[in-house]
Amino acid sequence: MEERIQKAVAEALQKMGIGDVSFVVERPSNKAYGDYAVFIGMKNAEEVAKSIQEKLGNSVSEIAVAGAGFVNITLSHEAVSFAVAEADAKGEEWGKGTAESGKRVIVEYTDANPFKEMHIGHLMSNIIGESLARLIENESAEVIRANYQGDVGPHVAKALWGYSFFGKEFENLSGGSPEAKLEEKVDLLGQMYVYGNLDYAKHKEEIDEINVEIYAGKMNSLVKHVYDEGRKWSLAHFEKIYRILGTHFDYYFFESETAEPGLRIVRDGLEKGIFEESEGAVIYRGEKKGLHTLVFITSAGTPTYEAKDIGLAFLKEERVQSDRSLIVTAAEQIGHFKVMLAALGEIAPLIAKKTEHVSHGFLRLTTGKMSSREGNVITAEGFINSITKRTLVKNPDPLIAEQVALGAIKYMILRQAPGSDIIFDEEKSLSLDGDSGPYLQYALVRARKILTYAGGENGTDIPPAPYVIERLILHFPEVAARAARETAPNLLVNYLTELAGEWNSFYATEQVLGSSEEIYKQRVTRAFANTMTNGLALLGIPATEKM
RNA sequence: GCCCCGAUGGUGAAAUGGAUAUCACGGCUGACUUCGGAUCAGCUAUUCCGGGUUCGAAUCCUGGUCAGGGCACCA
Repeated sequence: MEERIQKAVAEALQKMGIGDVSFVVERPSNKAYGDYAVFIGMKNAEEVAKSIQEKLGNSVSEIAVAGAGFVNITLSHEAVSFAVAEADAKGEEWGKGTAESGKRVIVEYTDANPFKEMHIGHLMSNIIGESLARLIENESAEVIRANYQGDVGPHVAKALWGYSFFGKEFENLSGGSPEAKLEEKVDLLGQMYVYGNLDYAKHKEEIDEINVEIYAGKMNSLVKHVYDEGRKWSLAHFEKIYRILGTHFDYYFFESETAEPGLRIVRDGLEKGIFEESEGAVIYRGEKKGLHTLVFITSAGTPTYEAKDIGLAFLKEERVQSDRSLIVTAAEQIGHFKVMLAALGEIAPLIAKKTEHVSHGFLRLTTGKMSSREGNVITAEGFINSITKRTLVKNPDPLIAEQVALGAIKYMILRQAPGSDIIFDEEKSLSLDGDSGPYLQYALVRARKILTYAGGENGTDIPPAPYVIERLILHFPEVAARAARETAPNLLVNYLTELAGEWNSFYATEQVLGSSEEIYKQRVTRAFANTMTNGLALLGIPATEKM
């Protein structure tokens, strides 16, 4: 529909000889203004309105010029019903777009580090990244999900050092079946890390030496055994959390494999004059691009995060030929990405050009900053569990309680623009009614319940005017497309909240079953259920059967 | 110090240079407990400050204030 209006307006302007005037077809700020509005300016509004009227014929019931030059369009009952029937008939296909058709898009997100806990920061990256992946997929792109994990570095060396104290416990757990004691295993790794951290001041040299050995891949057999085993435990535990979250990955990249190409490419760039040597380190002078200087290779010859990211970009290119590459990380890395992409732009302009950094804010706690050393880290798993405990009050079934908890968490994170921080109050925690995930899930449960009873052939009347909910349903494909285009799942969240609210109003005032308009209302109910089901799927929020 | 980002009712957020700034939470009133009350209806209160551009600014420019982040060998 939006497209048809777009075309009609463009044609009208063309005819008037002012085809280069830009305009936007939008959903008006106030429902009273109609279903669509175009701002065209006072001078031309009348003529454009007439032209749209002619073009769209009986699809519109009312077209009016208002305000400072708006053309307000109200769709006819037939046009609304046509869209609702489409929403009903298309089922899972309702809302699919073609904006990214034929493109291959790689989305990197989550990026948790083995040997450390996955915390709520990773949870944010995962939830936002997964939703973006789904939104872009919905626009007919082929989406490749990638996860980049830090399996080398000081944090690993410290955890391995902890073996000197926890060796016995480690070996006891090492023997059993891989799944059985997963929690105990990662818990032990956490303790080993804390121990290594405490011991670092005293045994700095030994621990640093382990770090270098890990980088070089020259660990002695005992260290290698602990490393391999611990890495396996961590990754298995991550997989378990991914299953709970409803996410998965097509490719895993590790820092242990990006270090070598990163070093090679940066050294190569050094010869070409892209990088410089300074105090024994290899640096990139960001100042030439209005940025700041960063070290890519340390004076000890190890690659920094930046060099590894360069290596990663090439590694991605080698495995997946993409048209577009998104990287979802916390906002604190914005500066690093700008410099890295500037450097990459000189080495491989095409790769840099298609790469886009999507940053998200922090989940900030009212109680202060999270720090793994201070032990007040909220782990992803612990967070999900604590919310699940609350949803268990109303849902004795633990599976449903978990789905509702995930709905609440994902909603909280996705409802705001990806860039901004979320302030999380541990006391008040998160809302389970009103503006919340469960509110959406509950609205859908109620609609589906009606449909399980439905079957009556009576009630063939048609209401005099379409219901408000119908006028909302028809906008779904446009909202999904815009959320994908602007990498902004919050736009879809807002829409679905409005939709659920409108459904609940409809539910409160209109009886579906046994009414004289039963058939008509059942179709509205199915159209709503499809819209909500598909919308929740794009957010990665589970649609609960009961609650 | 330099760079980046932000500031919208008591709280959390929307708003593509356009209409009377939208939604939810909270608080206060009320409804109904019929197809499931994690519901519905109503009331409540808002664009950080100063200057500018524009027919028109929450939005753009500029100068402040405040908050967050980054700024060479961590990731």
